[in-house]
Amino acid sequence: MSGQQRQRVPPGAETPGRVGDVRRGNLARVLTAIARWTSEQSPTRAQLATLTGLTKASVSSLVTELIEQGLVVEIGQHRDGERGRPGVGLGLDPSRCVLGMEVNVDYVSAGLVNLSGQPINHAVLPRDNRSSRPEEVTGALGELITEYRNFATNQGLTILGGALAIPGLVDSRNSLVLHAPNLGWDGIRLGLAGLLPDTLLGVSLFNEANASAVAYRQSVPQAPATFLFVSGEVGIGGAVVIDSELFTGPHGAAGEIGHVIVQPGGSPCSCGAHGCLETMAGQDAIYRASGVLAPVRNPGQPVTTDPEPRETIALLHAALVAGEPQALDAVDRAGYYLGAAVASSARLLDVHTVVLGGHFAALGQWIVPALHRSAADHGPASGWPLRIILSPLGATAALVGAAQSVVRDLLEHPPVATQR
Amino acid sequence: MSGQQRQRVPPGAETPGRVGDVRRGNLARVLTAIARWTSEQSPTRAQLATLTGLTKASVSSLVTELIEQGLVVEIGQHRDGERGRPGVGLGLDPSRCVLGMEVNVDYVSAGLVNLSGQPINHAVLPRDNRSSRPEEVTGALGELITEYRNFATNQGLTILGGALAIPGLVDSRNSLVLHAPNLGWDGIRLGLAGLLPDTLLGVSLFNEANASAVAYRQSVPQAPATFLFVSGEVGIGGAVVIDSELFTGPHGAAGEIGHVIVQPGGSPCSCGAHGCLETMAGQDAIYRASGVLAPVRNPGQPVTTDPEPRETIALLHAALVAGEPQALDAVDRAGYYLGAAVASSARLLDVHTVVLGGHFAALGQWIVPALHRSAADHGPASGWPLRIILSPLGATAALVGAAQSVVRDLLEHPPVATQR
DNA sequence: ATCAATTAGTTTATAATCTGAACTATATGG
DNA sequence: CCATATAGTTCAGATTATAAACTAATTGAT
Repeated sequence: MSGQQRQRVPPGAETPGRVGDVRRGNLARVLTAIARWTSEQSPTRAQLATLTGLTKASVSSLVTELIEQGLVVEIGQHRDGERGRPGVGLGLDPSRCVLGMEVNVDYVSAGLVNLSGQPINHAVLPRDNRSSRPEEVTGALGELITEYRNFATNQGLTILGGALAIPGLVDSRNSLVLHAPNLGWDGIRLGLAGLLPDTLLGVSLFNEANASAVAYRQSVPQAPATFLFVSGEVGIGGAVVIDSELFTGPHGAAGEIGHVIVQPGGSPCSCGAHGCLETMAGQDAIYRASGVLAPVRNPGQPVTTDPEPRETIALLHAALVAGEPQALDAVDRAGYYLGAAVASSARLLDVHTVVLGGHFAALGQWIVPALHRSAADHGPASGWPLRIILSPLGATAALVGAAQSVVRDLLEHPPVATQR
Repeated sequence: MSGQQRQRVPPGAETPGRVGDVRRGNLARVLTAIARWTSEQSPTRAQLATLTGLTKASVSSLVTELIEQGLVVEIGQHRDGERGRPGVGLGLDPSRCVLGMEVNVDYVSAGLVNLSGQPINHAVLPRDNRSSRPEEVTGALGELITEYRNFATNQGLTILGGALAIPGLVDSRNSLVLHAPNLGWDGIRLGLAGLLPDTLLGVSLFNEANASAVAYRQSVPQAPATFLFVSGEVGIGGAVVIDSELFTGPHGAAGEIGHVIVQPGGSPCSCGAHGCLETMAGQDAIYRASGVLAPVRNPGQPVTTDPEPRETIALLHAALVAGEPQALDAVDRAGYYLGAAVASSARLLDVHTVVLGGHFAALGQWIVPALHRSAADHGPASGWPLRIILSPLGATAALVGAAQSVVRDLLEHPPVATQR
């Protein structure tokens, strides 16, 4: 037998470059060019040709395929008052969307995001997930999903896939929650496949801080391309965006700024280390230092009942507005340590901008002065313009960002039709 | 006029995917497959076909081109005692090489590295570069280069390009030294192009810690693919390697672990910040704490003459061997703070292995216990197997690594012959 | 109204490059 | 000396981008 099939690929081998890969790459180029188009008028084939460097002929062929796949639609004629034949505007199909979801400590949320990354709608469902088993939570999600599927059907929308953000370490590939201390989930495989059956993309899992960072980058027009995102939730989450790309590290756990050491040999953190940022600037630390919660309980001490999470935030906020010195001091102190961790991280990662999200964004006006003071103390004397920005996005950031991640992945890796 | 040239590409546009790109990619695939081949026997075309997933026909064609380019050579026949026609072994052309160089505080060094990444020879020339102007140093380099060019001519070697490592921040693209405090160079364009005229690749510039990390990864067989490299030179340099790839950050300055804050509001660092790792574990800090150098001079105090750098190291080493408590304490303390910074960085970057180079490697047996203690104090309680390794490479690491970087870039982006 | 000028988009021949099958080359072992 | 086996080459076929020619649609001047 002298037949020569494609070789059986041994483990660790690479995928070869075939001629067809060029098309896949160019499909993605055209698609992302359409997605990133900023001007008012939607782009024409000719404009895409100049932008991508491909010829008009190639763009025509590629666009035809994208239209057949239902990713792109023609949007009427172009008229700029110029001479010549008017072009046909092209845009991402507005009827395709992705369902974003978030499970956090005290709520579950969901919403639809279209291929342009814009949220269509969303809802937040208060729910205490701290003591819930995963199946209960996915059950609650299931109800939300049914609502959104009905909405989609009514509006003529097609849901291509889903995305779930959770506050913890995840293994996206395998829908595995590695470690979510605030939900009490550890090494849990979520049954996500069943949540959105019969969709092209299935359901992907994301870390909450990463998803929020993506949402910031995609939703805020003046967002920088490179920044460190710090999210104050129950813990302190973080994410690193470099050139609009998430840096998730070799195992997907990069950006965990909450466990940067700000006091070697300091107080014990819930993670087991000592002197982590979280012990100085975490929600609990701020609450207790500000007198909103009782100080740390010792084993022997009688247990006092703490207020509900939502109320606690309101209490702290009220104290700050009232100018109570203990609260102001607590936040100032947290900001100073946060600044040290941020300075360390920013220099280590070579990043010049920090975006504060979650509760840190809410504490903005009180925490930012300390942050700036700290950044000045802990940054190089010259040539270090550390910018500190507050994220304007609220609690829906994570679900929107998770969905946007899925959309972006689809646009960068469009399904290839011509494949036997 | 209806002619249709390739469109003029507007700024910010992408390069399109042409059919020819596939070949470029596959040339690189075959080349790196040859380079990474580990077994005794050199690979044959057939083996490369199975490994890369390409067909024998494609591999034949690609190998022919690589041989024409002088990157690959045939190395006699294969005989494994098996049946069938014996294959022809393929290897990287052993007569091609790259000249690696390093300028450090108290020496200049150079050496040749072949396409397999193996050093052919090297030499270190003691020289105090602290007070030298760049032209003087490049002059001294020029003399070394002449020697190596003669050597290459005599041995029938072709020098394809050069690589220079320096202890400081560089802009590789533009041969620009942004900030090298220990050499006193700031914003200096080195005239590197003239150093190796008429070479295919010219001369590239690298950061010393990055280059040393590359050398570790390429030269030590059991080296992990992902690690944080910490280099104790006059300052504390660092580098991040993820999946065998340098992570240099958006501006090329990532990995600067020397300026991670280990004591918020601590003593001032030469960089202008307060509480940097360098102030606690830098060479100077260790020397002064161990009593080998006089304590920090205050402005009014009379200046005492400190010994030469080389002697100081010897003094410290002697004190440690003699078991002098002050020296042991100083190193232990430095190790503890180093451990805190390393723990922070490792968690932020999601890295599980740390490699110590430069003086830290030399202090190994005295500093590692404190490092382990500190890592235990500052890492999560479970599931965090931080490995600490000492680099066995000496002062030639940086020049070798710089050259290896250039070689690797050549192998991953081989020049395409069929281009009009 | 008509036509030149201009721009958008399509058609078609050509070139690059990988694949797959057939073929040649060279070894081992009975 | 021949069956078997493996290495490597040759060549037709499939994809896909390019370049040039062509068709389509619009503006503005005559």
